[in-house]
Amino acid sequence: MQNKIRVRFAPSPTGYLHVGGARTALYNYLYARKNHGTFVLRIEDTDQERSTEESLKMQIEDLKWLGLNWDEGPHPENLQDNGEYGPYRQSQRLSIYNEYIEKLLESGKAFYCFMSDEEHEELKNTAIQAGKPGQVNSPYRDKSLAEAKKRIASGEKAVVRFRVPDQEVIYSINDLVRGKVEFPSTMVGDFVLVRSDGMPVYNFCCVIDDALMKITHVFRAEEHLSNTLRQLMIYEAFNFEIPKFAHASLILGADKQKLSKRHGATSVGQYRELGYLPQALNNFLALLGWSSPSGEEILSIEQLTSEFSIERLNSSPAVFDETKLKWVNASHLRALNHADLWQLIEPILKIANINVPESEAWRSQALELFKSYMETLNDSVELFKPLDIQYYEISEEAKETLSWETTKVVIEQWKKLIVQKDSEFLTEEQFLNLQDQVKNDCGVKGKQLFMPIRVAVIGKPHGAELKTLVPLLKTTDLIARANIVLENM
RNA sequence: GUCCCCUUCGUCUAGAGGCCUAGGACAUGUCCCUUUCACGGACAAGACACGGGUUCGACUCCCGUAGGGGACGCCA
Repeated sequence: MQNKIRVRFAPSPTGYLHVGGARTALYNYLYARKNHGTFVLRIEDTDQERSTEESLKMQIEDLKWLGLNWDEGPHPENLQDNGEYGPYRQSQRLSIYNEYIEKLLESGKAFYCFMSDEEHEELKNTAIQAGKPGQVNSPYRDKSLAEAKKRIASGEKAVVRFRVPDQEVIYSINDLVRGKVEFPSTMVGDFVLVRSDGMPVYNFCCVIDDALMKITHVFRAEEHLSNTLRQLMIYEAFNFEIPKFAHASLILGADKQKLSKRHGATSVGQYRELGYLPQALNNFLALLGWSSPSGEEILSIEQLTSEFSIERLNSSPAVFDETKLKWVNASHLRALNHADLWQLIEPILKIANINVPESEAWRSQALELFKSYMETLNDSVELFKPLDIQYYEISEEAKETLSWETTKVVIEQWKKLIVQKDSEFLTEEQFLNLQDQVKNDCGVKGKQLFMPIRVAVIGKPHGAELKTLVPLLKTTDLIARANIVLENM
């Protein structure tokens, strides 16, 4: 049997979870599930300055919300390590890294470097001015290890750098998305492995961890493509088996620049707050760089899982189009059953302080009516608001309707006929009859008839069908609303 | 500047040398449904960046050019 497929998502807890990160996590998740592999969550928190516990928690919450459950990594509830290859937080793997650094130092593949930032800068500039690539090799690359250790023992600060090959060597990978990609070793200079404070950097930790955690496939974004060279050098230095790489295209803003905060909402949390469904966000993100063989665009996570394949990953960058996201979201929203949909909407209405009847039948009827108007969960606020009498108001667009000659009689008659009813709610049939009666009594039909009634019901001349809408409102409410309109005429 | 990646309708994409008069989806427009609006349905408009090869034949392969993006950190 082949080695079991193991993939990982390795976010850095330096902020919220980005939609780009979410897509990377999704691809990893889908590939693992599709192939019955293991999905590992690893926390890359070697940048102690910027990493925060709060970001970690936020990102974990976002991943949970998206349903991208991991098999190994920090436990989703208590964040304790869960799995055989821990610790899963790089900040807790220092002793492991030190062991490997020591090997590199001993074998001369890495060295202590005492160069100052200024010296480094100067070497870089002279190289560029000479028309050479701006990569520099350290003047300390051939100094003796014993001597360096002596200097450090006496209190001097040093970084550890990797000693890149003296001659140009071509490193190459067979990227699962891009095919063969070659990197000349001269693309990089002697790069830092360990900071002067003793904490190793991303490129090093990433390789050690992927190797030790037996990662077989690395799905990540294209911005990491050029990091791959440094990583290949480290893999080679330890004779580690190299995983398969799949560099997905970047997600861009409308201006074709890499998606960033100035493009608006870019975090998973923001979309959640905007009223998007996790299944919709997953669906939309999957389609940014991947397509279903069936050509279908609205797909559940189960469909995504069964249809996912690397071959259908696209190598060119994709613009994040919020309009399409809305459509995907609306489609998923409409596919929800009323009980589930209500559960999602209820807290939103509560926060907006909108009160509606408790009855399940009432709710189901209201959702049936409003579902086709909703693109996001938050749209429910504007939809349900008019049903709560305390928010009833006459809109600007109702002005024209109210200016018609016949409007007043229509509304007066409408009110009069409701007053005669003694039931709490009107049935659809009762409403239809009542509307007919208004038509006959006033001799008014068409727009002149139902627009005034609609204004008397929801304050606007446009909106959902009256015969479904009216039975959702108490007759006492209907009368109160009619009174408000009449007072305002 | 150097290196790497990318280039099909406005946007997401299909396309593995003849199935391409380039297909679908979002958005747009028109019409139908509807006593309004939304949903739904129909139709329309809309793209192979450019130039050279290779080939009987190129959206597909190769080379250039242009444009875009990424990397060149003691960030990831």
